Amino acid sequence: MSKRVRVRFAPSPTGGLHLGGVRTVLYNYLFAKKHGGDFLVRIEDTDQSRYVPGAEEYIFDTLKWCGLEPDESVQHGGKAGPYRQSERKDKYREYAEQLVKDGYAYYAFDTPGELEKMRQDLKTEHHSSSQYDHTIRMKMKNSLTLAEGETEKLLAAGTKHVIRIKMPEQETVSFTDMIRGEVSFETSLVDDKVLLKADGMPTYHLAVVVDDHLMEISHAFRGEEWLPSAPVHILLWKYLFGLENMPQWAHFPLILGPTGKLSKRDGAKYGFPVFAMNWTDPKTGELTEGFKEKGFLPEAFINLLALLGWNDGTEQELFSKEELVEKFSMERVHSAGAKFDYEKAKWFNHEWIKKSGVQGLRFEVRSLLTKNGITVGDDNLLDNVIELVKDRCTLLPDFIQQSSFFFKTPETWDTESVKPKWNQDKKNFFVAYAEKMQSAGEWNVAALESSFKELAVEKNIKPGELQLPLRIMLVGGKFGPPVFHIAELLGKEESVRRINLSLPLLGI
RNA sequence: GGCCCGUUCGUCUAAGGGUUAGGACACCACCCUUUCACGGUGGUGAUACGAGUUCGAAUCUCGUACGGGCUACCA
Repeated sequence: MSKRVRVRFAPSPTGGLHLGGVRTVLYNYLFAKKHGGDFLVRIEDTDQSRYVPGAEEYIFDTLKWCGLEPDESVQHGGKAGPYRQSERKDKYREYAEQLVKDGYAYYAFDTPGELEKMRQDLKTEHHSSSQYDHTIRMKMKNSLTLAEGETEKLLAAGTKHVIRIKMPEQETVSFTDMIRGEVSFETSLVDDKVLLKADGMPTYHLAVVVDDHLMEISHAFRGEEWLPSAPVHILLWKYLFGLENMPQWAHFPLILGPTGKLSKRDGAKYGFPVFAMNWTDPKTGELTEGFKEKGFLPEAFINLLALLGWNDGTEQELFSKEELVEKFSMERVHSAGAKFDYEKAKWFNHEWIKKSGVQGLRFEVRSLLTKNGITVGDDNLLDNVIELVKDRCTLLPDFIQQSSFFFKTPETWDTESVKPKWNQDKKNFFVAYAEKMQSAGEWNVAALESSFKELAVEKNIKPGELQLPLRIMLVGGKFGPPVFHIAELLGKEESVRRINLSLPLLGI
């Protein structure tokens, strides 16, 4: 069994991609790369009523931002296409009919109204299940119950119908999940799932099996929410292509919000993003914020996602994509769901900002500042500023407050922080210090600091009491890196100018 | 309700029969710093419960409780 590793991410384009989705992509990608295999993306758009314009493009934009590009997809091409199920529509019917022919499925002509009635009746009977299963299928209108020749007649007349799988009455279906080990189900408890819908499109159950076969998928990974329908897929593999050709399965643990499976609502309610990037619902115009726009680095995003349900067994927590590819293993993926913790997510981002070199941050910081009306100029100053302030930035937008004042003279000064302790002596000090700066030969942190302290001693004022006023004059507020570092980068002219500009505002 | 999956500090997790049950986030204290952070040191804090197997169980088995998922002509 040395089949080439081929895995797939199979989203349905119905909206933004959330944390769980991206993590599924990530684990697929890591597994494929680790084993030198292929990672494909297949668009599962068999439900036309749920089609959302822009959603497919959004998925690819997200993968690109994350650096998890597929080897084969609608956008990347490949030999196993088309990669959009709606374009593969004609492939599915023959498999469904083959199943009918072999006695593993049947035609069903029940109308939605009849199904509804069946469910109502069963409910009032206070039976446990309201499923279309072996206990009731002989009471419904299908090719199992119709008189000889009746089915053919209906079919020939073009009657709306679906094809349902005929679940065995007494069988135990089991398979080995790479994460959970052996999992088994009693077929008598599973309903006769629809395989082919009345509109001729396959349901997920048929499509996933047929396409995984046609695309030669070796390992099928998906979220835990699919576990209950696995027996249907196992049976389909057995009937159609043989169990020996079936991919190996792994069902990933769910990513949980404060209450249950993480949802878009959780994000809005608790104030953290759940989508990878901003998503605007084309129908309602509602915007859901993304990690990207919130100020996360893709490296951090991937890192935090990888650790939500997996670890390498050591105490290492910071991994680059390359390290993840090297160290990832399905055996170390957890079976229990993981609750998402936004505080920890921010910690990852902070670590990655600190870890990142200036060149990796330059573009983002520049565009952020520009967007906020700051003219940045050449890379030289920008690079120095980034190097100086990045340790105090958790999210990218933190760079705005931490560095705007390097490029733009403050418009307002927080004089209230200084005024209560302000006096004539201090004012004299700054007049003198500005003059001293003006004539300074050396312009660096050490020189600035020592001349500041010397002058303070000379004027008999504690240097500590003068630092906050200096900061306010240069920065405008109580923030930013150490003052002398600020003055150094600001340069002589600008530093002196800001002192002279703000000094009168303090009065006396 | 039925079926399936799961259960170690508040959160993410390590420890696959023998450890004072380790680390990280968050929190608290102290140090550094008379901006705010970063950083450093220390601290609070967990094996859901009950049986069993075993000389020995967080680790294996069973039961209970709790949590989650699924139960559509949606994926």
